[in-house]
Amino acid sequence: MNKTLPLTSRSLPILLIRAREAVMAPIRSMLADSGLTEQQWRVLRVLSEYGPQDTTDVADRASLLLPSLSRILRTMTEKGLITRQQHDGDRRRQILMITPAGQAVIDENIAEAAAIADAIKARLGDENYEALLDLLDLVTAEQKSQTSK
Amino acid sequence: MNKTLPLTSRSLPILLIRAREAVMAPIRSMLADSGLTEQQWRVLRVLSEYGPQDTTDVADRASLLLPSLSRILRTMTEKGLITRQQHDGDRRRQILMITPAGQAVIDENIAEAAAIADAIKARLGDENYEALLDLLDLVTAEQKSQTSK
DNA sequence: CGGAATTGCTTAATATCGCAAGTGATAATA
DNA sequence: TATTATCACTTGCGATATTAAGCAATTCCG
Repeated sequence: MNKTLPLTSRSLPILLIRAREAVMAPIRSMLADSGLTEQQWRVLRVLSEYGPQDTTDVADRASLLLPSLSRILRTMTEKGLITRQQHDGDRRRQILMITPAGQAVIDENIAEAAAIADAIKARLGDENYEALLDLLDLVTAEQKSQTSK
Repeated sequence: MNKTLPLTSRSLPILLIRAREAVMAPIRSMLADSGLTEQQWRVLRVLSEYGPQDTTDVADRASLLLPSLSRILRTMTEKGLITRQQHDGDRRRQILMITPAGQAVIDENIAEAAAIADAIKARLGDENYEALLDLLDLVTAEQKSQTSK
């Protein structure tokens, strides 16, 4: 009954922040050379991986809130990284697609990005790495099923 | 030699974001009732857990960058949640400490916060939960040792 | 001792986050 | 078919993130 919080050193939210920070540091420094933010990079990757899709799909896949994404897309459109089209049947919706310039940015960074990912994987060990991904999925999935009414 | 990126659905940075988002949602809604942001909550917890300490220590322990923390502290001082004192020997430094009002905010929320943490732990299972914390530590530690030259 | 780093923190600038509200368009339904 | 939801964004706002400067206090060293 006497509730106590876990020490901050064993707090899941804090450890998630730290891990993310650690993982992103080299990626951010890579992207800085291309003038990209990590969010813009995520949008490019999602568009490249899943092809043309609407804003809501991109938001889900890149884990961005629609209001944030809305502004990010404006910037990326100005930079010529993506294009937007009205959806045929539904004028509320717009279809996003990556431009050749956008794909070029991915191509420029893909080798280094893959190397960074491999390095982390190597440091953790393949088993640990996969286990971590699965556990993170589990956290998200469980939480989702609770939230989704 | 032909480098490819992992699918975004198996990308560590993206899964970290999603997990964090899932874990924080209920915590944020709890804190909103007390008029706190999650960062302010982290600062309070660190001050409560480690006692009076300087700004840099708080930044490290709460995983906040100094520029961000600088503003957060100003707000928290205005709210009466913390106090600041000049360090005795080093006038560049200031010592932060939690006020009774700040501690009261922690006390008000501690039960619910612990319950939220327990719920996540229960959903994952104790073993998975501990394994996840350990793996996250590993990510951070390994990355640190790489960065710390 | 005294100028050159370094340290501890703040300010500035730009971008994103998270919530709430607004807008136009489409779907649902009485 | 005239509402009444919903949906797909977009805008506004307050707060934080990240990088780069700036400043004052300390420490290093020649």
